[in-house]
Amino acid sequence: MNTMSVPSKNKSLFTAIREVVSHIPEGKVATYGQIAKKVGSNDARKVGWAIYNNQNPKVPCHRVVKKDGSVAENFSLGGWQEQKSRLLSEGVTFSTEKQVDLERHLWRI
DNA sequence: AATTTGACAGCGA
DNA sequence: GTCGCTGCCAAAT
Repeated sequence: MNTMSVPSKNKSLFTAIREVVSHIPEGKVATYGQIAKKVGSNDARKVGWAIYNNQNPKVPCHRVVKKDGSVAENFSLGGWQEQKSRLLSEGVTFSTEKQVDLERHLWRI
């Protein structure tokens, strides 16, 4: 009966998104759309937006990529290169210079 | 209270 | 394959 699939409406999307993102295992990545659905919103923008307006160090935002696996070009902490560097450190492989290999590292919710 | 913003996603030309 | 607009919707100012 625990409708855990649906986050508590008590929490703001901030909290919901932060939780979901922080639940991404190392070496895995999730797409904005995926997280968006997880939090109950079909708006992928708010996913990045939430982190963008918070920059929580506890949130592995570098594990969040676009649906194509491409990293966010407007990544705040130094650019997509910074994100890529972190992902590589976790064992994530890249299909292209800016795209993560979703076939191998897409996180399954 | 109203307006602006926003690290996307989807479709069309 | 690239470029551009639209849609969604909550938070920040």
